[in-house]
Amino acid sequence: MADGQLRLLKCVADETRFQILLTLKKGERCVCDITDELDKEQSLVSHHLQALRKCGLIHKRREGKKIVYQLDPLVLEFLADVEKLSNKLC
Amino acid sequence: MADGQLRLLKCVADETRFQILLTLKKGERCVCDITDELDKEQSLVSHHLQALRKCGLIHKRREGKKIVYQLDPLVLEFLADVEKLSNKLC
DNA sequence: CATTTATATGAATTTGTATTCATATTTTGG
DNA sequence: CCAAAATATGAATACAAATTCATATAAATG
Repeated sequence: MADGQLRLLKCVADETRFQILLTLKKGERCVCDITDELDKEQSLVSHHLQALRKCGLIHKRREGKKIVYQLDPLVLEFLADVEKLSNKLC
Repeated sequence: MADGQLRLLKCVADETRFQILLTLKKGERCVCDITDELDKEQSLVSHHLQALRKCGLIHKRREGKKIVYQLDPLVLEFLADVEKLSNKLC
């Protein structure tokens, strides 16, 4: 029951994955663009993209030889919720 | 900037700490009550309570020989947000 | 005031997960 | 078709954080 909630939180609460989400918040991106923006290894980004996708937080589609990832719209609200709480606390 | 947000997420995204929050959602509790409800070691619960407090998610006060913890009201909304997202996804 | 009860703390260990590295897969463009 | 570009995958390693254990602290009660 609260199990899915924890899985979700664990997925978001990683620095690299959180950064990916913030990047995708600005608009859809292919893997290499994300890799460049975050200055991380390609395989690392790829691993995290899979994790985010498994949780349903992002979606992918092929575009030519690239694969483009985009945020699930619901995540936008959630990121706003997190920001709001973070600002209000302390 | 997004640093506080990550700290917050990491704090919530632990099974034991998340369970503590869910317990406190039902009402304020002393350490031993939480320990009993979750069936965890006292020192473990104590460690996690400190972590939650450091993030401002819970507050404590002494009551006789016991110490009572309670949820910060802002956390209630946030837990609802998490539940909402979790339900909507997939 | 000593003892007991309740909680906190620190260090040691364990465990889970992120990162890296090497390589596989897939598609496109020549 | 072949080679190159883009992404994915699996296993090995490195790291961070959770748990445990032993003990300290603090307050209340007889």
